[in-house]
Amino acid sequence: MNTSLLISNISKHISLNSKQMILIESLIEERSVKKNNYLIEQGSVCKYIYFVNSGLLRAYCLSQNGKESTVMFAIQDWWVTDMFCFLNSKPAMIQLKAMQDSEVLCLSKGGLDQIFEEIPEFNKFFRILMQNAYCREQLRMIQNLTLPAKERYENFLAKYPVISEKVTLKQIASYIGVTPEFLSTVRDPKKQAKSKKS
Amino acid sequence: MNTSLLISNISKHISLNSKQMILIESLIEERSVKKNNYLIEQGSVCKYIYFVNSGLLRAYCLSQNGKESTVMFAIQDWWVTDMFCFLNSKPAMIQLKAMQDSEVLCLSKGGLDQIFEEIPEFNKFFRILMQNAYCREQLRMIQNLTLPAKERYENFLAKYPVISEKVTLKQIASYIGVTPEFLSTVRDPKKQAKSKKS
DNA sequence: CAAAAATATTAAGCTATGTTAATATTAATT
DNA sequence: AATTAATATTAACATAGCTTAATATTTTTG
Repeated sequence: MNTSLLISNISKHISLNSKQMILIESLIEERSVKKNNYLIEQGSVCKYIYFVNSGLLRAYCLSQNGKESTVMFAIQDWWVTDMFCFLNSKPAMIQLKAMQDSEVLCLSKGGLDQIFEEIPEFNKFFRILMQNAYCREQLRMIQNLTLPAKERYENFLAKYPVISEKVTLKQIASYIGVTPEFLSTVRDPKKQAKSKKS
Repeated sequence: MNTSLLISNISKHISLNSKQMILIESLIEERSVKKNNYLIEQGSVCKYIYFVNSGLLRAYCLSQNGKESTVMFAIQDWWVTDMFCFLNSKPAMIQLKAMQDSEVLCLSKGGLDQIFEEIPEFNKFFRILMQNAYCREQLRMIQNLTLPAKERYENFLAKYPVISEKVTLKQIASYIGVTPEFLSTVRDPKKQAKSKKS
């Protein structure tokens, strides 16, 4: 099991001794997801939080009319789940789908609780993770309330350059909250130097 | 200094001994804000996180064109600040204004850091605070992306009944991201049984 | 490599929401 | 209580963004 990236991710904020690393590793499962397969499906209980070792995931909400709204993307070194439903063991509100073949590490709610109990400093790590997530989401909210679509798009490109070159325009549109047709008309054609490599 | 509400707020998630309580109290300042006065002003460094003992605060972002976007309201028992700027000691992106005469407890960044050091369990408390804030903001984001203004308004009334009866329609409009004129035309007139008491 | 599928572009017409401005109502101030 | 200021309502007109659909382009698949 490849936990080196995970350990270094955690070690950015707290220091772990080898016993603690071993505990964490014992509670984690490795999983591969093929492109277009799901890690979380709307309606089924959200049991895991995922750490991305490689690949690309997209979390999105599916409305009754079939419209998709992207909640977040996740690439290497990111944590992702339907946080509310994971923490409360509820049916997921989102789909989490692999956009490319991906490798993830899975941690269950019970596993996380056990880590909190046995490694109290992990609360600090998770606090920082949640602080960052909250601040990110709040900034996004402000921008959605104050900026027109074109600027939201440009901000997205500037903030997530790596993700931008891996996802489709349609998916960016659904993240910033407009239709792909509309985004296509407003974005500056000069900036379309996109040649996708997968 | 009235810290009873604060202590019970913290004690919902972690248990504090009296030494710890005294430490926290030593790092906190009490402050009264008169209606229409500011606790945070856009551009000046955001030094404190506030816990509301009484009253009503509103955090909002002011655009260059003078448009206001409400980031959050805060009533008794809530924590509020410009989280990103507070955590990073940056100039605030928001204004935090008292909508009624209010009593708050102020905790500086240095004070918070000291609490984290001396009461490691406080990381757990703050983790939970951040988890809740993140989940709330994410749900708001999803609703903004998927629901029309009228439903966003009704969800606001349902989710924040106490706040709803204390703030103006204009302020709710700026929270859900529409103009007050438009909200006025779309909301169901039956539901306007609002008789404000301050 | 060709065919099929997905994505992106373009355009016409439509709708939700914004703007401005005038009036009515409610709350704050003297 | 009267005056002033803020908020809410209403309406006419303007616009950002949506819908549908047709076409072009790129990517995926057999």
